[in-house]
Amino acid sequence: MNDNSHIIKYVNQYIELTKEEEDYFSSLITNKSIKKRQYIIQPDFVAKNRSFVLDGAFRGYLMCTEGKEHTIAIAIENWWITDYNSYIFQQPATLFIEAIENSKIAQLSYDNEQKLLDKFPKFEKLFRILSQQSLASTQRRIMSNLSDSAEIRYEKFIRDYPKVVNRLPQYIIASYLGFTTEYLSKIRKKRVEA
Amino acid sequence: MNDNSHIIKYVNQYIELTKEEEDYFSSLITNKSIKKRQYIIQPDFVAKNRSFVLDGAFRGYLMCTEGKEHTIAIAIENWWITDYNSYIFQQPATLFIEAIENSKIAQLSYDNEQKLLDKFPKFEKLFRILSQQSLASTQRRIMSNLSDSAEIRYEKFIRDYPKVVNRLPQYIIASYLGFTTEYLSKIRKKRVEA
DNA sequence: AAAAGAACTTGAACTAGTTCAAGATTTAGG
DNA sequence: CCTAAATCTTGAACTAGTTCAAGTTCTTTT
Repeated sequence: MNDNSHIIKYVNQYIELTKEEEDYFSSLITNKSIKKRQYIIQPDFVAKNRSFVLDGAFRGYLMCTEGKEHTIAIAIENWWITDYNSYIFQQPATLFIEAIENSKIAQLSYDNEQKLLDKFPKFEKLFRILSQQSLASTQRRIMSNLSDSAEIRYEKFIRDYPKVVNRLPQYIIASYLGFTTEYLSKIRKKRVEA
Repeated sequence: MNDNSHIIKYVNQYIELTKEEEDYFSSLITNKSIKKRQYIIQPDFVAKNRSFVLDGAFRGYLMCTEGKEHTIAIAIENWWITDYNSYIFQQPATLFIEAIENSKIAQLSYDNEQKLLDKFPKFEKLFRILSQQSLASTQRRIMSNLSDSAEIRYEKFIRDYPKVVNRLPQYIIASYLGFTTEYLSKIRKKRVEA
């Protein structure tokens, strides 16, 4: 049965909801189970949803012309994930968004989000805060990419996301940090030796 | 006299304001003239304001330990600029934000923003939309940084910001794109020859 | 219009990180 | 428990982009 108490509790950290608001929000949410390696968003299709991870892990990646994968976003429990360029402007996606583990998500569709915002403008605040926080962390990521060496970016990643490091295969971490899996292998070897 | 019609018109593109809302918003905005090379935000001080560029150009940059500058953000007319990590969480800044030209800005302080949002929650929507759009473009920037060569990043920059290219000194463009001014010089030479 | 300061260019030597290829290890599924 | 698939490792050759240093050009100020 779909009891949305987990995501409702999460939302209540940002805005206090009345019972009516909770119920309406709940009615707009769709719960899904996603198997490992399954995609929830693919290039050329419009990202219809933003997804809140209840359990499991996802990544968003770009497949470049030479066939290399570049991980743009990762998400574990209590993170949202989507192709924002696609979702916000309702244009075709460029990212693949793939489950890295068997996962459970709560999805909010673009149309339902509009309904929600129209009916209860209080939710504007939720999405304002969420996107401001994402913006701040994305800006920190750009800073690190521009000014830190591969080794330091990896150190910071371990420090900032200790829970994520051991759950993700290393080729995903490497492609998130902007270098190759071979190079990360060398960095790790060096760390162990030191 | 401070006539805020320009920024008010800008805001009205996103949310329709009543006269009362316009006046209140207007009362919370401070207009300033900033000379070229003057700073509006410096590391270790909390970013008290977000600034809307009425006229001129700014950049936000990081000074790394080896003394190199990394441009994180640029802004011309009708763009907002601040150190978001500092502003949103009201913690010490890490960026310098510097006027690249003699400029005019309209500033909204963090405290005034809270007042504004409390009194007229309609403004939640404005800041939600603005930060979502910034988030989308920041995500595009990360994609390009991870998957494109220096040359292609420069081509895309020219294509996406044609008005900016000729206004900024090339060392700023290079540091925004993540390479050296010497290398950009070589890229430009190659383009002219081709 | 001279002088000083910013910004840009050029080339040669260098290095952080890539590429490729082959083997070793771990994980998942039936 | 066995097999196939996925992931990780290692080393040698390579390259995109850096560094440094010196000279040139453009801008600003007086």
